[in-house]
Amino acid sequence: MSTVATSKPLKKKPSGQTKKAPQKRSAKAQKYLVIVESPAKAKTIEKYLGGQYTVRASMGHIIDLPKSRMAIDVENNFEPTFITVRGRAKILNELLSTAKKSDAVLLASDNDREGEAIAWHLSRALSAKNAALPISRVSFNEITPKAIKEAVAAPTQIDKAKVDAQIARRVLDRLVGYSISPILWKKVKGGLSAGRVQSVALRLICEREKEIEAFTPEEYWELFADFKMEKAKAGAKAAVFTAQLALYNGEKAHLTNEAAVKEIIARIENAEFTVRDIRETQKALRPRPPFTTSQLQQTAANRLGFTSRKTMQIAQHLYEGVNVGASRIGLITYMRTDSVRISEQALGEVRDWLSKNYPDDLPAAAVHYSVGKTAQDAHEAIRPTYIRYTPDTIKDSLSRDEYRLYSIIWERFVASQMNPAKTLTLSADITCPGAEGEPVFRVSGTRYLEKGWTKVLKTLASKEESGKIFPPITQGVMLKAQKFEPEQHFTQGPPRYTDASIVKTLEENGIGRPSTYAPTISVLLDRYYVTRANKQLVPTVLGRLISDLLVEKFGDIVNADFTAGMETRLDEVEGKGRVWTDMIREFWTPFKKNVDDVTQSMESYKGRVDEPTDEVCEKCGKPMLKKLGRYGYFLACSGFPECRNAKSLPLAKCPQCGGDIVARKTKKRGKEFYGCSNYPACDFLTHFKPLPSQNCPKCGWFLVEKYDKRNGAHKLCVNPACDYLHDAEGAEGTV
DNA sequence: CAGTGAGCGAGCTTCCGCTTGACTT
Repeated sequence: MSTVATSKPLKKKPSGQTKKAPQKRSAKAQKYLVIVESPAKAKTIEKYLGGQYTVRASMGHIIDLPKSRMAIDVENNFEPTFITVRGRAKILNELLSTAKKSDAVLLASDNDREGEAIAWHLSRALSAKNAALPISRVSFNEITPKAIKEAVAAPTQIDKAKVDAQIARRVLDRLVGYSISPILWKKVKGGLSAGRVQSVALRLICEREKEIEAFTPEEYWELFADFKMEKAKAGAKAAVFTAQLALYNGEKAHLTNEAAVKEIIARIENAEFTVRDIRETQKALRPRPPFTTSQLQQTAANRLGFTSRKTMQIAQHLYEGVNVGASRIGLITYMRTDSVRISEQALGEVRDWLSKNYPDDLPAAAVHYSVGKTAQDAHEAIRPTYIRYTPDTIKDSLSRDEYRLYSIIWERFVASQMNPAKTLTLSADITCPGAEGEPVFRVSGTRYLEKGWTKVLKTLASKEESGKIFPPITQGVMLKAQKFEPEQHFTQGPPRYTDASIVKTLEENGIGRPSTYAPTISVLLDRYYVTRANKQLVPTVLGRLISDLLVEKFGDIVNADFTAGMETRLDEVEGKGRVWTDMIREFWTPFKKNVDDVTQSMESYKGRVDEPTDEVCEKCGKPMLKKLGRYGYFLACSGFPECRNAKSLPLAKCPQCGGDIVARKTKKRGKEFYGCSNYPACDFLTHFKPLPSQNCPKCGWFLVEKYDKRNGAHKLCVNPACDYLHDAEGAEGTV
């Protein structure tokens, strides 16, 4: 494998001119090298442009700041040192040698800030080798033959102001990250990190945890009543339905204890009820816009239980191409985008498809969704590339997860171009005229008048949308309460963040980009700042320490407003002639002083994240500490370094030999499992995570936590031969 | 789907944002 995009032998050589030397300009067609970012894109564009054009991919940034040092000369007007990124020299050299064989180069990296910088770096590298080579910039926001041909016909120059804005962004992030992280190494622990994006994400998660801890649940009750119509119409079945107490004493019912509920029941137990008024409301439900990256990750997390990382991996696969029958087809457009824009060509195709399949639900004109104000809009929304590949027609070519992800992308896009749905909601008040406090019960039902866009939903169809049925009652009908059903509840604290909600919050605050949402979550997990439990992001002791510390010392940076301020200044650099180094200096001067002050004055937190345990060292009798090492948490003797005893955290007792059950990772995929510490003498093993000190009342083996979509998190006996909580009962044993 | 298995600590790390493969057991 030596070339970037020509490794497939299938590709046909365009006939004629490719081998000829570029000497004779006049008669011969010019040969162009077009450079884009993604290899999949390169393939498509080469197909659209034909033989004069060779299209290659840069695979993102190939020139950047070195990883190993700051590389910004703060004394010398913040001069950055750019190098060829480690491992990317091969790509650059191939681009250089292809350029040599071309008459001109068209830089077609993405039409956004980062893309402009990629073009600029490439242009400098290419000119350094061949100053005479004509280089220009082309940009397009959608990969359609028309858009590509138009772009290539109208080349422009690199926008240096835009490049400056990117350099400012890059330098700022480097200064922040590489100044604060070393403070953490010095004062807390090696290998830690801080940054403009990750530290805000961590702060959000930690502050939410504090809210949860500060929350005191309050008791409240709901009262339901089963009503029966006293006189059903002749022949009709007497309908029984349930309504909920809505008003009491003329106000929204607010019952805080059982006594209050019983009091009401006593007053109305044998009373006559009547249907007072029935209200009708019609609502139009608009379809949602097609997916952006953030929306895709949120929906895939909520509907399919995917992590952001998993969503992106699968989406990448769908984008790069899947074997459908004999050919390889890129099934979706590019998956990293902040825009809901759709190419006219795709709108035409989907409207054509709808006119054949759902002619009644096709609006008179295509629907255009408004693109977010902060969106850089370099790519279209995420949509299927070919509407005719409905999820069902290609199901056999996809894995289960690919099929499900493709389904939600296809459904969301097609629905977005259909008519609104219309619903009718009926709501009735049921009163008890004589009773003290005049309790009012309410029942409602919703049904579709027109199903509109909901017709194409299968994977995305929601239960609520199927509607609740309104009972066959009319105004003035007399009712009898058959049964009262009070329900006790407690108010819930705010929920922990999940992949879906943290990505949503980051995006709403303009923090991070489509390409970084998933990696940001991963970095918090990698640093052991956060763990994932039942899809929730839970901060660790270490994470909370770091967050508190950063908020205290660098509160003006670990803050959503910091990024917002940065963006306005970058806009000034890009559009109002502001000099990027001035912007950076304004930030750096006070920041650097603070960094020095904190480095000077801050106390050390070393060892403070080691948690005491009840375990006793079997070698020297001292207590053991829970420490964080390179491979995660472990137990170490508090007598270190005199006593060097260390072992894995015991999670349970081995039911086979009485040894410790410890977490292990598979060599191949790093997947966690739980085995006996006496391996290989004892080969006990399970995939389910042991619950802390909980044993099965039936067989004495330990209990584990299992997560599945239907039941959520629930406990289970680890013994496969034991039936404790293995059936339906288990679903109720919420962990 | 099947089958899964080490050593760790005071070790030199880290940022954000573009983009895809991957030294070998």
